[in-house]
Amino acid sequence: MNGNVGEFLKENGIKPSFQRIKIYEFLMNSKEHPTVENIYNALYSQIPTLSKTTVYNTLKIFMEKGIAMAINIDENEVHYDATTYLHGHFKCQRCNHIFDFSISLEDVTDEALENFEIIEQQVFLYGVCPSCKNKS
Amino acid sequence: MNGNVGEFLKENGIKPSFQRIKIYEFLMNSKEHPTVENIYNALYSQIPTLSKTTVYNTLKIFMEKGIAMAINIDENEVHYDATTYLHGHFKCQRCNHIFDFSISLEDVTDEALENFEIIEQQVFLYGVCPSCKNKS
DNA sequence: GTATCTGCAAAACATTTGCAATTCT
DNA sequence: AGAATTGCAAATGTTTTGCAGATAC
Repeated sequence: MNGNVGEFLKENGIKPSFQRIKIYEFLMNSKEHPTVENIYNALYSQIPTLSKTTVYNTLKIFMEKGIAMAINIDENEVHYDATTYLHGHFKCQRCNHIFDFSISLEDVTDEALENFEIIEQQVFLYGVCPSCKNKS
Repeated sequence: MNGNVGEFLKENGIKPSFQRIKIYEFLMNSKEHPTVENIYNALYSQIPTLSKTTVYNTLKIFMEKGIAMAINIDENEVHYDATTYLHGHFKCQRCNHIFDFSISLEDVTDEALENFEIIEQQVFLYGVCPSCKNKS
């Protein structure tokens, strides 16, 4: 999906409006797991009429269609991610950066869960990242 | 810690007020991972003057002293747990029940994290529990 | 021309804060 | 009395909702 975001949205049943394309492009290219606030601030200069309501609405649609996911790693705000395949998130409690790491489904399931139908999984780790450890 | 909750709070550096004892007892005995609302509603009949502010304050102290933890599995409200050793949480998307399951630290860490200092970990699974699966 | 999409303003809701009253020792 | 605790009322901050205007097909 490196070419046309509009096409990608269509393929996923989403009408590719200007706002939706811009929001998806930003989310896709961001490695920062942006919040609604982050997305709004980043796009405001390009789209001066943008409202946060539209950002909220759009992210909701993306999630319903399975092309984005919410990351509830933060107490206050929800972060969003265009990468929907299984991976873990590490949040540094000093610099607040969120790092991705890989993980497999077998890692997080237990035999006690064999009769449970698992639809989604989230693995969050909290601590201090290497860069912040070196500073102390 | 089956005997005296007041003693347990003292051992953890918390002055055992009536409200604090009642809140900890409720949290400890609950397997439902209650929210602030749940705790408040459950104790209101016993402690008619109780305020939610006190519940918030008390849970904050419990977390600071390491005898309770927040579970951010829900989009809306924070759930609390008196069990602070590592375990995962499964949330049924139909009945909203939260189930515990066991997990080990090696399960959730990746070699890419070897230079990260891990202080806390949360593993959340979402899906359908066996009881709800049978009903469908 | 009708559906959908957008965005403002207000509402909703969980949580936090300021401060005065209460309690405990 | 003095220090900590409690709880009301108001503030805060994120997210949702209602609805009117704009846009797209």
